[in-house]
Amino acid sequence: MVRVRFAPSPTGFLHIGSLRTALYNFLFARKNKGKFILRIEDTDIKRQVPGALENLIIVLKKMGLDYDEGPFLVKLKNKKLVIKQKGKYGPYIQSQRLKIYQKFAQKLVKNGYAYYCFCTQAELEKMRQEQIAKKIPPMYDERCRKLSEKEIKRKLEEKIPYVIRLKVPEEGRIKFYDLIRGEIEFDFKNIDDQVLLKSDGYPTYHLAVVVDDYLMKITHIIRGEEWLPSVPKHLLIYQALGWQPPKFAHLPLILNPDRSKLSKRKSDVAVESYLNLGYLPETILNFIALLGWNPDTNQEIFSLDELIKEFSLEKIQKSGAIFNREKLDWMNGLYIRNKSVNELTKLSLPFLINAKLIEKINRKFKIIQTKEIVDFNWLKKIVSLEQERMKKLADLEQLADFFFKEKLDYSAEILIWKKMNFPQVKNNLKLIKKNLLKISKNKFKTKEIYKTLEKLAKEKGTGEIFWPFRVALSGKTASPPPAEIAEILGKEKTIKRIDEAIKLLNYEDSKK
RNA sequence: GGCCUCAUCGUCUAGUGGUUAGGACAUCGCCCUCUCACGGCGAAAACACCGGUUCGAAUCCGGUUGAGGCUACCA
Repeated sequence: MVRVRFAPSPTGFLHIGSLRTALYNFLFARKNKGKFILRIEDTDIKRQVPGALENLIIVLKKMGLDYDEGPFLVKLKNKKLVIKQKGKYGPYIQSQRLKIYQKFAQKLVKNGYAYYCFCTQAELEKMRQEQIAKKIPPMYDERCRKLSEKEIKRKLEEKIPYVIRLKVPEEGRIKFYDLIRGEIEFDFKNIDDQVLLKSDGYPTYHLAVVVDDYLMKITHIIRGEEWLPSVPKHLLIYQALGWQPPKFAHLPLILNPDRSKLSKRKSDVAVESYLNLGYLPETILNFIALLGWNPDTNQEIFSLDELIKEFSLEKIQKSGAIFNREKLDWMNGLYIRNKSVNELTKLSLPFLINAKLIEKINRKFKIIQTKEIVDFNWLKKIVSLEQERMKKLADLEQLADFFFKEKLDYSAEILIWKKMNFPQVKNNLKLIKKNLLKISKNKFKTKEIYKTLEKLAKEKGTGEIFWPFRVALSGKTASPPPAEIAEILGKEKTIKRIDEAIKLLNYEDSKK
């Protein structure tokens, strides 16, 4: 039975790279009808961030990566969120497992695979500086490894703070097989006597990960390539404890545009911020799945179910992949276009509200600037019009703000079509107005409007009519077709905006 | 510096000894068109380098170069 885990540290927001690791673990588990486990590696007290764990769980849920074991959130009657845990191998939060790690650390010491180290941080730092100055690789010089039983006993009795270090063999080599990279070999002489248990009683990653993966019966460790160099240490611990190690698969890194490891400094790495911009969860999953994996076909669009069906570790790439925002935008646009207008409108609502364009009032919506009350269907028309133009949900604000504005703010210049002049444009706007006025209010629909103006356009020229009309309605040089905007705006507001455009032209003319 | 990993268009990738080196994003051009977008058609664009092995190498081997990761009482 396949059992895999996603084991993040809750040090802030869920990182795009972590999300991909989670995804691959999830896919591998589901593909093989195994279990997917969430384990929290919070063994560094200094990096604790309040609320980070809750946030992590929420984002994972939004992304649809369900796990079979691990911590989850429960909403109490008083609406407070509490963390509970499911699964029989728990607790799944490492800070709640301290005694377990301490027990195994002591066992390693007792059996001669690890030792007490009483060096202070200052001593270690000094040693490191000297080594760097001498241009020798900075490594622990193992001075405490040579301590006599008596000395150790004395220091322990004196309550001198200590750490427990792994006793790495002086010589020899260690070989292991990685499912993605094949055989990898390390020389013990390059491996440091790693600290396993810190002086505060917390384990380091290296101890905790081995103990938990064993105790939680993990069969495959799928994690980032940055862990590759620490595999020998882990193997040594497995050996010392007499445990069978799981299989390893080290994923290629996701990279900044400059090819360094994807980082907060150089890129937007928080999954949440992509969600907040209106990238759809299915886009994000699809996109990062393809960052380092592909199924040998030209298919690029995958539902989560399709990903599960197609996924295999063998098809994972060995080299890192740059996180390419442009392709993400394209893919998100594609997903947006494939949504039903109804669903897309629902998804867009929070963005319109957040942009302070509308607010929700009971089952209807109030346009904040004009104080008009509109319904869902009216918003749906707007979304439908902008759907093919949206790359992400947050784009709607820029794209469609003119529907919600009391007064448009644009320069008269943009009303001008090609080589026309102000009087000509003004004249055409007057003609447009005159013709639109003939349409009755209840017939003021796209088709009718278009038909009416088409006649005018035949006489005056298409661009000469539709361009100024469109700009008058939208205040933009780029927008959807004007007849459709006019229908949504309604006859009254359409005429008003034409009047305002004429006024604007008059004003500009008078300045000259 | 040491150790480890990696190397096909700008980017993501297909390719596992014989291909006009394929696709997608981005770019550019054309069509559609009042604009933008969508859509359609097309163009430009890559096997890092040097040696082997082989009748034949993007593909196998070695080296060089380059890039990245790790080198903490962080994960």
